[in-house]
Amino acid sequence: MAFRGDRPRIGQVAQLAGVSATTVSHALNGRRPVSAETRRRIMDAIAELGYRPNVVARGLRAGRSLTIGLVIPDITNPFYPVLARGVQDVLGPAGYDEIITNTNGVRDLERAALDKMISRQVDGVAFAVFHTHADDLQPVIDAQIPVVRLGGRAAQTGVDLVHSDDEGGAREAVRHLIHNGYRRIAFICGPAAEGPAAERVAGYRAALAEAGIGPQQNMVVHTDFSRAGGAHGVEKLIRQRKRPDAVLCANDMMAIGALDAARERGLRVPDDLAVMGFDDIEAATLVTPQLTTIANPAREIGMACARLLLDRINGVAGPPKEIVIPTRLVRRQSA
Amino acid sequence: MAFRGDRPRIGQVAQLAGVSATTVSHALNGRRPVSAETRRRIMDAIAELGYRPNVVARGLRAGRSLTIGLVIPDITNPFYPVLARGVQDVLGPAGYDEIITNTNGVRDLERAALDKMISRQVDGVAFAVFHTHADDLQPVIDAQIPVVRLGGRAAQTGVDLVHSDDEGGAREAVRHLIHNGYRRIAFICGPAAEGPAAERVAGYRAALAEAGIGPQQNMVVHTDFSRAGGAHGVEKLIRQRKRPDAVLCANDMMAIGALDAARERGLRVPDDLAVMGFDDIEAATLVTPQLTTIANPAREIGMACARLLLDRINGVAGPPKEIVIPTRLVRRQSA
DNA sequence: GTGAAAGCGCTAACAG
DNA sequence: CTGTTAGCGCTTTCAC
Repeated sequence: MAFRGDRPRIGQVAQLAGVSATTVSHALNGRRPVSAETRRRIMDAIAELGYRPNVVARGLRAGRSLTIGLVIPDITNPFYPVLARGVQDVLGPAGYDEIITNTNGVRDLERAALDKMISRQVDGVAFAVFHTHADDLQPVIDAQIPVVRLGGRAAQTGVDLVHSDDEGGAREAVRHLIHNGYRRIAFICGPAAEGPAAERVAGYRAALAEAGIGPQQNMVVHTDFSRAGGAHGVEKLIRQRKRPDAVLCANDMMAIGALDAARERGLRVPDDLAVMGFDDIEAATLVTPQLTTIANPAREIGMACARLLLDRINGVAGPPKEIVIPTRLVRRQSA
Repeated sequence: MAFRGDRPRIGQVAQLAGVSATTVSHALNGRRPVSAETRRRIMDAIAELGYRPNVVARGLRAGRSLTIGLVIPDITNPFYPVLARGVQDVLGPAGYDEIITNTNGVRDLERAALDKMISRQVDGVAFAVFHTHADDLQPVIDAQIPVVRLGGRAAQTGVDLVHSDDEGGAREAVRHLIHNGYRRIAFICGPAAEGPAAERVAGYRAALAEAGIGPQQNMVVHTDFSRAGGAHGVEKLIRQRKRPDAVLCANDMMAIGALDAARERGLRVPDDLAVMGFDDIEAATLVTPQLTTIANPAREIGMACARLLLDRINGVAGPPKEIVIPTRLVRRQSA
């Protein structure tokens, strides 16, 4: 069978340069000295033929594919492109490419994605899911492929973990509100406090406690992790006898919804109601008033993850690590 | 050398099932009939061993990698994740994965990305760049790898092209403004009318002409393709003696900047100044007033591209195609 | 500093 | 319907 494009192979380069394929290989990979003169002839031959090493063949032989798998819920969620960029900007220069798979947060798809990564013989996997199914990672671990989990609590499986300081960030948010004189501070959460949201609630509670503000009635409402959810949360809160004077939302989209509801109800932000978000997605600067929020450094998370993966791939051992990326308060107009 | 994880190979499956590796291969790929009984034994063996075919080996042998390359400026630009999703949603079920490379619009990186795709023996390439360098694609074409260009004008190289109807969209936008009574309609463009922007300007001019509105003085301003650029464009326009009553911007971020400037200057939108964008990024619904814009269907573009690629890979020949994806007017509040 | 030969895991002739 | 054999393009012993 005629193979695609009939590209030059290493043997042709060797022939043209008057050396063996072995020497060409070593000239290219630097695993063994090659004389300057030989190297020059090889490079000339490569240029003349337009030779490009076949990464697939190399991968098969070497047991490495120079590929890492990134398993995420949805690249369309603005957090992940930034994270992916961070990963790539570290891994790219090291010669790795990424295969990105979207799971929509569906467990079966997550499992299938991991299976695929094993089949593809990836050299590492970055796995970002809310619902942590530790055992779903087992096949990857068995295949001895380094895995880094993104987000979530410390893993039981002993895999590396990179996540932002959700609890600390929420604490800082609430401190900021308290500092600005707000006292009845609500938290608008998703249906359940799952994933990062759980830690954000924890930070919220901790900050209230440390300020001597006891838990207040009905100040944590559960809705959806969406714009409509945020709006709905505010609706719910202001129907109560004791209204909040500030709301912290589990993410920015919810906070934007909160802003919608406030405007709808004629509430001035931040005078009648302060609103804070979490994540600092680009949209936070698009709304009016601009959103005060906690930056969730997606890019740094991606980069830290990539570095960890590189270390593992290169056999820099050590016990499983947990890397916590600090968040950062971003003051704008809404609180 | 001990290979990673010592995963079961096809031979082990064959042995356990009491058949040859060939038969296992065929049972898996369905290229040749396998008796029901044999197939059952093979499947049992696969399940027992947890066997997963090695895609890299398969790729080397078959000359296909089941991978396609997506070369884009920046996954962080909100247009591309949606496009990538569209590509994946078509290609994924067909067994393909994507490698995404960001070029930042830098020509050397574009070339390097294409080289890499050839090295990786991808089965197809989707190439999205503003600055069309037809000859940069030549190595890929020589390697007989199907390429689909995304965006830009009809290619001279004879490669497939998928793009949205930028000219028609702009025409529709201007018609909408005219229909709503606006007559002094400006266009805020980037530094040069490059890429899609060129066609958007053309559509703008065409619509004015067809409405019998001759070209007006200083109604096309050049700034940056950014939020600040849009704001700057409005500033420039309203300093003129004859102000526009509407502006069409080359993209949504610019339109959002235009909204900023209007607010700053106390101009009511759309009463004093109508504002329209282009692309319908998510942010368009985030601003106040919400942006009336032209939806640039990234997802459809990605899906059409993927289908075209599949056709080419499967040898469904035919001459190079140009697929134009229609845009759609999205009426909201700003015009 | 260089080569010959073996083989990564799989699929596709060819042969029955 | 099934098996044997060769080989995809490369890297890596082992030998010189």
